[in-house]
Amino acid sequence: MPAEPDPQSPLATVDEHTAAQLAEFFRALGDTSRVRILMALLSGEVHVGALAERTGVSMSAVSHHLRGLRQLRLIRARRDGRNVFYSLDDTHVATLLEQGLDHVRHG
Amino acid sequence: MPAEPDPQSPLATVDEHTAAQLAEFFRALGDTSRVRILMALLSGEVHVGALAERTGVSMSAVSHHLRGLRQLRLIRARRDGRNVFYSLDDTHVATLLEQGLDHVRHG
DNA sequence: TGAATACATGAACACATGCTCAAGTGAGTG
DNA sequence: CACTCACTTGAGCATGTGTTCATGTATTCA
Repeated sequence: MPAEPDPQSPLATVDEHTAAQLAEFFRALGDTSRVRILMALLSGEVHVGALAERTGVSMSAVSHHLRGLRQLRLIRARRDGRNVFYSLDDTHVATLLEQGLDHVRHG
Repeated sequence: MPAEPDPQSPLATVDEHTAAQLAEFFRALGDTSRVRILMALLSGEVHVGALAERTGVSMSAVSHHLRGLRQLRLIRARRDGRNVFYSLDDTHVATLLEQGLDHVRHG
């Protein structure tokens, strides 16, 4: 096994930018409140007030989290009257959450 | 102010403990240095010095990270003389990393 | 128009996190 | 044995993160 950096293998070595992006992505899932929010969105569109109720997180905090998740394009917003409905905007998120669940349950 | 959680749908709602565990798990992947370390381990056993070299992270910092990952049982250590070789100890990690990569590349 | 509802946002604070530096431990070497 | 190597660990520090509180912005309705 070579001690030097290895520009060979397709996955084993990633450039710094990719690693940073990956970390940013996982970090978005690395908070209890956000996990609960995303889980709630697994079932479909939910508006902010309902998210706050279901997750037990204050609406303000929920809103802050939604902003971050929106900026990473993990979720998308749709306004309907006074309500704003959020939904998952990333096919990978559901899969990853379920795999994560699978892990923590029977790891 | 928050309300109570609501035990209903099978996957959409998770209890607080599970959500916390899930978040903890993803948080472990939510750091650039740890991503690089885990990526390096995808190819098999690597000792600490080599990890430090390949990731560009100081050996002390690497060691600190390895400790955390070990406590979460994501990796496992094996001593051989003065070297300590680390390897992935979780079948899900590789899959999740690759899915994450898939996401950040063509998300 | 004015009031009420539903969110968004900025500031501020407490706490968590990652790094470095220095010291400690355990295994090989002379 | 002393000495070095390969890590590990604890302290300290700077930065990041999540929350609350107060305020701002849209939208609906009387």
